[in-house]
Amino acid sequence: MNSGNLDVKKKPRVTITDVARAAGLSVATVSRVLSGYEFVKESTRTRVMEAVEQLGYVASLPARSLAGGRSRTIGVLVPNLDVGYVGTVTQGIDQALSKANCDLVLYTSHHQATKEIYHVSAIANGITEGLLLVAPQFTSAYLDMLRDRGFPYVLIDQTDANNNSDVVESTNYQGAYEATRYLCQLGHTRIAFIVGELSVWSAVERLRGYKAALADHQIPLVPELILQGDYQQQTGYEVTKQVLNNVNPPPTAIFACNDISAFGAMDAAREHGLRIPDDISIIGFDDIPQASLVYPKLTTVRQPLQQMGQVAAEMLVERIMDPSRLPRRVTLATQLVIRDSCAPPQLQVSDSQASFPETGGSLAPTN
Amino acid sequence: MNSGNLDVKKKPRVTITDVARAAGLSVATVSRVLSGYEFVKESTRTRVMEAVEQLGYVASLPARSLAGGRSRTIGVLVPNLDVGYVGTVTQGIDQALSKANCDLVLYTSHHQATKEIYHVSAIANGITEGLLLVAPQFTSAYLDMLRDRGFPYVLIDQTDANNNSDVVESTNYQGAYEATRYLCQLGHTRIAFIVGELSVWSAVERLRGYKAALADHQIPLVPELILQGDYQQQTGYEVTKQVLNNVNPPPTAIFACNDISAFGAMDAAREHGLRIPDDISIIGFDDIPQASLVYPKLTTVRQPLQQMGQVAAEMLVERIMDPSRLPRRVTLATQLVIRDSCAPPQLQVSDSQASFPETGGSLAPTN
DNA sequence: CTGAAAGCGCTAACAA
DNA sequence: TTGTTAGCGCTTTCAG
Repeated sequence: MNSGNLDVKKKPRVTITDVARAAGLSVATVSRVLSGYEFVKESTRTRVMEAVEQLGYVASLPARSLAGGRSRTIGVLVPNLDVGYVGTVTQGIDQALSKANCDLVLYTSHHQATKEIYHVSAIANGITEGLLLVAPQFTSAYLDMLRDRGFPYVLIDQTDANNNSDVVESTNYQGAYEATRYLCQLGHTRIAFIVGELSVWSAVERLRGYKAALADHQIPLVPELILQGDYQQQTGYEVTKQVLNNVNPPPTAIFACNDISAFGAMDAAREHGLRIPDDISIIGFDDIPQASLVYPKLTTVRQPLQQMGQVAAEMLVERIMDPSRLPRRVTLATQLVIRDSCAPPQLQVSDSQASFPETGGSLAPTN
Repeated sequence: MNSGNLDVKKKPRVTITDVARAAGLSVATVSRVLSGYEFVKESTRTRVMEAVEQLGYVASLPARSLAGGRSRTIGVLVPNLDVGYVGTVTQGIDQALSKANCDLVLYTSHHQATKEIYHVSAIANGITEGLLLVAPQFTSAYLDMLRDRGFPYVLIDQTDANNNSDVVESTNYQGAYEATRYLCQLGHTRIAFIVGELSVWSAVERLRGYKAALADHQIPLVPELILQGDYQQQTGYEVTKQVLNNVNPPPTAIFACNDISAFGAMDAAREHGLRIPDDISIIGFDDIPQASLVYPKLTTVRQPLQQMGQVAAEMLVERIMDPSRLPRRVTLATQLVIRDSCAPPQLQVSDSQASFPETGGSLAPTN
């Protein structure tokens, strides 16, 4: 009623004092029942709840938080809001958090050091009870501060150099190794790798896995085939374009550090007139929802993204409850998901020093 | 230093009082320079900033908020965290908000009335200065409350029955009309429609557009071809399966209320042995990023999702700055995006009572 | 089991 | 231009 009201007068907020008055009790008692304190007479509890109900009282979070109560809100710092990796991890977080009856404040760093650092301290000084850091890049700037303050946090997809934080990660080295091995077993010898930002631990690990697999298959490491990406589709596109145009012989397979980069590589390959997987194989990492949607469906290394979010959120809640527990590191398994974007290479030879001579002319691609 | 510290002692927080003391000023003055108050001596300002810097002071949000200051945080209530529609809208919001130097608290209702209503009141009592409601379903339960409290909010993709709220939407009727017309023009006469939850205004509008286009093409409305969906892929799959199995003659085209449902329909059609678009045409609504990724690429009605988020966030910020401004309604244009999932229907006749005789007849598709 | 009262850290009058 | 002070709404000792 009176909904067409354009007045700017606000109704005054209902406070705990109002409830106390209505129930004929003190604010302290009301506060007790509201925070689930055990030793309150049942009849009192009822009286309070009725007043709350009747007045439509909802506690003020800032006030509660300032006074030292629980806010049931946790902060999540993500590099961006892309609809793949981050979205899926966040879904897992959301799920676990709502089970724990907590809300979620989302902050985006947009890959900028200043923003990331600023947000972390802002979060630690906000209503938030804890912090989930998703693939953060500049941890060294604030991890000590968080620990000194006793502020609970969990790292997702990133390590603490001091090994003194809760972290959730997946078997990055292993996953990258298997992906590369798969390509090798298919017969590829010129395998490009789009590497992620090396400030992210997982990127380093994946690079390591790639190198190890090549070594184990006696395939020499070619520096020109290591492409610097940044997890973005556009960059994946550009570096692929570049390698296809400038490196000879070109790679017959590309292993991208994440699916998004792989999509960029697919675009570039196609634009270069290459068929996937006939002319070039492409493999990704993450298995974001889009991976099985693209054409051809992307072969990739699955990271249990959602589960990572869930586990991290659970760990955080546990740490909030018991700040003295020792830091844990949970490593979840990756898994190679074979779909349609990889195939054995076409016969082809490099122009000079070809280590695999090829009867019938050096450079003619077998079409 | 001292990073291996496992003690639970927390360093005490640096407060505005510490800064005041360090700078040899009063807290009021410090507060003034921190909130950008104009009339402060330059030298004073400098002194404060140095102290802040030196002590690493960061304001406490709860305290500031409680005392009536700005929190620069706005709440966003979304139905879920799916990686399509919501993600894209949220990206737009995030972008506009970070321009306005605001943070974002995300709440998910998971389509549950209780959660939605609860969250709204929680948000209105939290650190948040305003609220963005993305496709909310149970507005009648709290819109009046928000207005009475003078709490700023903007509706995205939903209307206020009382026409007394800021809202951002797109031309749903028009978009649905064009999609349906496109199908009609292709020669389809049995066009199924997967309708969304009718508690969402846009769903009603789209249904209206669908009906109008059919009527304008003298195609009778067949109730069995109106399928009740809920924006989820699974449901889209199920209702499509159902209609394909049980309705005779089956539809030759399906218009889904959103892309996600369309994906479900594609799955079902394929499982039914139908080729897309040869045997059945499918069209979606939204144009989420995945739409151009699936195979075949989905023809759909584009909603400027990101822009909707942006505009809404901007409107909200404006309203926060000037609570007395009159409510506005911004309607952005949709656009039919033709890709690969639609084609003229195959020749086919219904087994009995076929209302459309075939030979040399009127409705034979132009192929 | 319940009440009184002291802050939590900050902003915003009101003085000076 | 700056300082003093009274709360904001809640939790939490400390007494009953």
